[in-house]
Amino acid sequence: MGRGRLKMELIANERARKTTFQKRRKGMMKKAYEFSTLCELDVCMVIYGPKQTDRPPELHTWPENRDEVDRIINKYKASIMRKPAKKTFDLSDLLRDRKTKVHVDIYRARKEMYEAKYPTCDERIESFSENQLEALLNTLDTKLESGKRTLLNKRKQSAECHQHQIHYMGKAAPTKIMLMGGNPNNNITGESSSQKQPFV
Amino acid sequence: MGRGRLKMELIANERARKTTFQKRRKGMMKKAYEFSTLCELDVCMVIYGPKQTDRPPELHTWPENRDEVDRIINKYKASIMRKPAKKTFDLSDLLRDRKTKVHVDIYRARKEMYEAKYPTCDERIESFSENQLEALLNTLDTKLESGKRTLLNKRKQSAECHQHQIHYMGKAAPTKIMLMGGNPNNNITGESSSQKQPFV
DNA sequence: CACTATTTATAAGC
DNA sequence: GGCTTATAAATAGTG
Repeated sequence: MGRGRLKMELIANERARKTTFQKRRKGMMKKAYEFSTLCELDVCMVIYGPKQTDRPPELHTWPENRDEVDRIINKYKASIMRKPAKKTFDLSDLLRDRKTKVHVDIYRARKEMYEAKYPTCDERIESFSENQLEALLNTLDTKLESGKRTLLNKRKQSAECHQHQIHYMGKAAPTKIMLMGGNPNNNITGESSSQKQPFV
Repeated sequence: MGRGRLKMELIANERARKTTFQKRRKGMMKKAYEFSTLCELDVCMVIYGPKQTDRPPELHTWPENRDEVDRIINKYKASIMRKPAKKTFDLSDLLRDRKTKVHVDIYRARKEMYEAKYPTCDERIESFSENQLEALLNTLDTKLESGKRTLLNKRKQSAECHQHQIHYMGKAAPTKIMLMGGNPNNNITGESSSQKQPFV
């Protein structure tokens, strides 16, 4: 758009690039707003601005409300957990029926999983300091991602081996997390227990 | 755009709405592509199609590659951990200097945190079944989200109380996760140990 | 679904 | 950096 056609490649001139970034970012935001409004959709967008030498690239989101972004991202994560990654290899049509059955099994297992109540974390976590919490959460985040990757790999492997039978347990065994190490008494405000929030 | 101006509200006519959805979705995707290409950006977009009576709304993403989407989402999560939510209340200007100092402290703590090496999970997790893994991951996901909320609340509280001093430990205490309960021998393929992947 | 009439977005220019 | 303008794109309504 505009006075000239633009080659679809990185804009060399840094100044022009930054200008285009600003203009198009505004455009994207507006489009996202209109889109989600007109069609009543859950839409979210995460944009990292051009790389800067000194600072990390600026973060922009739509909606601006990060809680809303988080909500949609969680929904997304739940969705992909539901569907394994697209398989690039072809499964024999002969296996289709069986495959379908497996998907039903997975659905059931999933349902039970969601219905299951998981035990609450030790309340001592309430008294953790900010930095301890942050460290813990980052650890969990990392482990979580790796775990998901492992899970997808397992699925892929089992599919590749044409072993489409899944023995899922009637009830998912409750998982318990224990937090070890770290001094739970290193509290910032010294009053976190006054405004307890359930950790789970 | 188009022959008439469109009121910025949910399009009542369902057929028209679906048409608009298709058209604009295409447009959004193109814009996202152009945007990220021209400015060399990390951009990702998650779109849930119009609510359907029978099925869950269809998921669309940009980029289509879900791994890429996940990468950007992880980057986003890391970013918001770095910045507490915007405070809607005003902090006294008199506190500005102190506030700055606190931010520096937080930055340092963060750095240490990232540099710290966390212990690896028990390898037995490798032998978990798909459903066990999935249950575990969902548990972690839930706890993680709640934990983040707790963390943000703590920050907000400490800011509200104008208690801007943070005693962060020289070294973040390493966090260890123990998995309890569940039978780790319920393995699908019975050969997961042959293709080990580090869980962390 | 293809086709415009129009509205928008935006590349350059200032 | 922001304002203007010419032009390319997107798309609402139509057949």
